[in-house]
Amino acid sequence: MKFDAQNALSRRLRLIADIDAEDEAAVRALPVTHREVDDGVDIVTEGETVRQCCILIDGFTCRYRHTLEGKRQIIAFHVPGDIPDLHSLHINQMDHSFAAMTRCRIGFVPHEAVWSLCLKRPNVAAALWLETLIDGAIFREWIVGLGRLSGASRTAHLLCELAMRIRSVGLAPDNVYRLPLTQNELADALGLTVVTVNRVLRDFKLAGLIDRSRSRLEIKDWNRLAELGEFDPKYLHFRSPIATTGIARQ
Amino acid sequence: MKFDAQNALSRRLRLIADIDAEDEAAVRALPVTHREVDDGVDIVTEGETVRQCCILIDGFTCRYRHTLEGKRQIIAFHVPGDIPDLHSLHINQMDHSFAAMTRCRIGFVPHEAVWSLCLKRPNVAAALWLETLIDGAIFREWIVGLGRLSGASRTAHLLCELAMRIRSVGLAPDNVYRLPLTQNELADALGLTVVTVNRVLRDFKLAGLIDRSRSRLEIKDWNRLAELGEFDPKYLHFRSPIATTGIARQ
DNA sequence: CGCCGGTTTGACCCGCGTCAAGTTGGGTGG
DNA sequence: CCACCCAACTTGACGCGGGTCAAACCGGCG
Repeated sequence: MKFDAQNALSRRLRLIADIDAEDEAAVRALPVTHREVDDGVDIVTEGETVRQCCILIDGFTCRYRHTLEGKRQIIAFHVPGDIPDLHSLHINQMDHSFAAMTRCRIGFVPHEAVWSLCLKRPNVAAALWLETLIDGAIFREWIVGLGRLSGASRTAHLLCELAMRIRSVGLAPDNVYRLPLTQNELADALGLTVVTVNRVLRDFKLAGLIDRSRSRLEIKDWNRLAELGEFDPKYLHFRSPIATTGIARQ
Repeated sequence: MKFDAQNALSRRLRLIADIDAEDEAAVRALPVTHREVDDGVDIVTEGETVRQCCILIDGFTCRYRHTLEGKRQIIAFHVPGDIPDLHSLHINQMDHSFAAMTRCRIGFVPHEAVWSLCLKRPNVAAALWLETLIDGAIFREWIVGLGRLSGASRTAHLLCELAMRIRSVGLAPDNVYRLPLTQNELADALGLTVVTVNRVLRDFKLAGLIDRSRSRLEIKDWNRLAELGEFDPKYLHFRSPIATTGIARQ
């Protein structure tokens, strides 16, 4: 039952907003096409005009752009429950690409269906709008990091953010996460190079902050990592207090 | 007549969206309190809970945050017609501050009034949502710059962006703008230091790209500046083709 | 006239990029 | 079941873009 877009979506909306049973029923009535997408595939490409929104049900995706020199900057990561291109509802020409970083299960909902849902259920419209605003809040957080924090702090921040977001969708029983990102991908999100990311992660491991092997990440000292990354989860705007307290014990 | 929030707002909405006469009338009926704010004053402070939105009518403002070390990162600049804290409609605890960079004239609209306007006029709701999405698109653009472009490119990009946004609200008859930003403020937006910004601007002047004195900026070679900054105004999502072509001749 | 915020310039330094050369380990085919 | 491959990871040597520190300079304003 977790592997279905309507469920993922209504669960997400409950996480961030106040929606009632009728709203939820309307969400569950959305027409959705499900699709599996392979690791590394572009789901939407920069410049494309889209007529549907994606709901990420399972797997990890990112949004990115390339500079003229061919350097890649990852703009956002997405975990199950996210609606990575909800903004396309109003801006349907994509100004960046959107790709699967693992094998993913994705639900597609036509824009018109979302439109009419918004007209019928203002609460849902508000919740969806809020979802795009949280997206924006995360962008702001990244801007501050990229502009004013050291490579190590940015890395710490990102690890905390991802941990918290993964945790908020119930995918992390304890402080161990599945984080299927290569160091290259981390570097492209952090505005660093692989070499630097590698050294930062090595230092974190030596300092006893994390433990990482392949796609497994264990945060061994949440408090120190969060402090180093100046991480305060308020900007994620989860309503549940559980989701916004430290990882400590749950 | 330009100096009134209802006008500024309906004008902005027409710039980005399709609103009809009735929508516009509803916008003009919004209750607005006008206020003058001095240069340098914080209009909203991080952590504050707000119950109203601001419409910038005249002057320049920015949004910013400080790191724990006290470094400042400017997250966004705003020109007349912008609604800098529209996101507060759904996220009313501010995760950053919002300050006047010149003496400003600002209109305040209570959230409830915006809410009921959105319920009555779905087109206006869509336009306002779009406005917040464009805000987000600008954030993405800044992320790419901060992560992957050189200091000089970022600076060029920012100058182009501000020129285009100022121009879109009709405040620039030719290629000369009033840009009342200190080099310090530019540096805080660009993730650089004053020293570097100063050198970049000196080089731009020597290369014949710009001419700048005090709060006056002249872009002498739009094409080269835009190329250097990898600037493509698509992300600003203006509907008017005039606003999205190069500065060249209008 | 003198103050002061903003600008300009020089000298030096460091975080991170660049280049290059391994190493490791999961997946594949023989 | 082993040999090989290749993507991801790791480490070292070195250089550069931009930060830091410090000292003028400039011009508007009280």
